[in-house]
Amino acid sequence: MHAVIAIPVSAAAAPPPHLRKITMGERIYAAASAGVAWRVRRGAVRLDRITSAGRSFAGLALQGDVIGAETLLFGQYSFEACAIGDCELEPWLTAEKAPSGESLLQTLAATERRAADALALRAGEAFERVRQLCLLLARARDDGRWEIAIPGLKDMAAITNLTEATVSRAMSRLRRMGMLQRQDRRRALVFVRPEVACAI
Amino acid sequence: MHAVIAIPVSAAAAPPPHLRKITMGERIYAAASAGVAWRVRRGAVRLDRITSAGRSFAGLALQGDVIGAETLLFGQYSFEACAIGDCELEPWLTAEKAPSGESLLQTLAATERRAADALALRAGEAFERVRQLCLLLARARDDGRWEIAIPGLKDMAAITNLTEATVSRAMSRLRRMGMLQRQDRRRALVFVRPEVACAI
DNA sequence: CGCCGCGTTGAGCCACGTCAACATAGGTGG
DNA sequence: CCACCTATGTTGACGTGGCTCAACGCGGCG
Repeated sequence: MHAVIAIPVSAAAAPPPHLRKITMGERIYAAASAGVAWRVRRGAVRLDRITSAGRSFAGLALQGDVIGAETLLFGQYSFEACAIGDCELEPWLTAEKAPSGESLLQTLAATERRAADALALRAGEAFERVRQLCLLLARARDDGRWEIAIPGLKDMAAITNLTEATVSRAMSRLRRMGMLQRQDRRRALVFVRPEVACAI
Repeated sequence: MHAVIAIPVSAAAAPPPHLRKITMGERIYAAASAGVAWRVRRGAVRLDRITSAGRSFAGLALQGDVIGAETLLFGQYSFEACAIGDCELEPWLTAEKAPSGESLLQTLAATERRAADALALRAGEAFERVRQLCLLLARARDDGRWEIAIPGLKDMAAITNLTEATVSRAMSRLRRMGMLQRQDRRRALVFVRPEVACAI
């Protein structure tokens, strides 16, 4: 697992690997660890978000896709990557980390995080999905409270992969529990009580 | 709904808008139409993939996220975008479409497509989800048949948000139906009969 | 050999989908 | 202003698809 021989830091950081072959089931990199970005030449990779609650599926990468691009920005991986099939990986954009692409890199990282959020909204119990969606849509106001503009039930149902009836029931329960306080009916602003909402 | 006054095409196409305010429920752009990329300054946006079977949720964009970046590459939007809340949009990367960012743009577009694929794997009936996952993992071989390296049930269950038992039942059914032919047991190569698989 | 991880299959049950009835708001036309 | 219509949200009753739990077969490994 660990390096057998002690290598000077400069030497260890210098030689970027040029091709990696991974066997099915093997972990490619761990979340929050350092490394380079990779392009998947062959195989399939599963990305997972690691939280205190455990790991949850956060993305899929197939042939041609790039994984770990966020490391070029943050210096560490946001997700964990595991090979779902035998893989060949090649380093991606190691040297020519063009400063003109900074904005694009940020956008790429944000897109992947948002995709992971959306995936998470389709796992777990119905009530929890709707609750998480509300928290995702909430914004802090000037007075310190949070508010959300509730979308239509159709949209919430499509996002969470539930039915409108189930979403409506979950919203009613959130209101009964005091997490949501209706401000005005229909496409209205609704308050989120932080002390309740923050107990994620 | 329609333009009240007829505007010359050159005039209509010339001035890139500098800020767009969208009201909840309004469509921002249609799939396969032309336009610019946008950054969401405020609000929430729902992305949908438009297929012959209808529209299906394909992504979420919140404050700070970029939508429609693929139009810089392909000249048209891949998804449809609708405002889930009142939005403010500003054009993104219209002028300085740096050629050095070409690779990054392609990666960004691919990432969004893959995220939409992953989301689709968590909607619909269990059997169909597993079937679509198999098709996604399948690769064409030299002899014209398709093959897939089946991941573990744990992985397939995590991706589709089903249980191992349900995935196993779906895989058995695929085998009984002749779509999959087991090549060798356990982490094995399995053949996909194209004539069956292509009847998506 | 015993053990463990993985896949498979059955039985029962429950969370959610389905269907329906109704309430309310908004829009439109008179 | 009201009458009417439609879209949307709410809630109840009921059925079911998939989860839970469990047993079992199989292969790999110490």
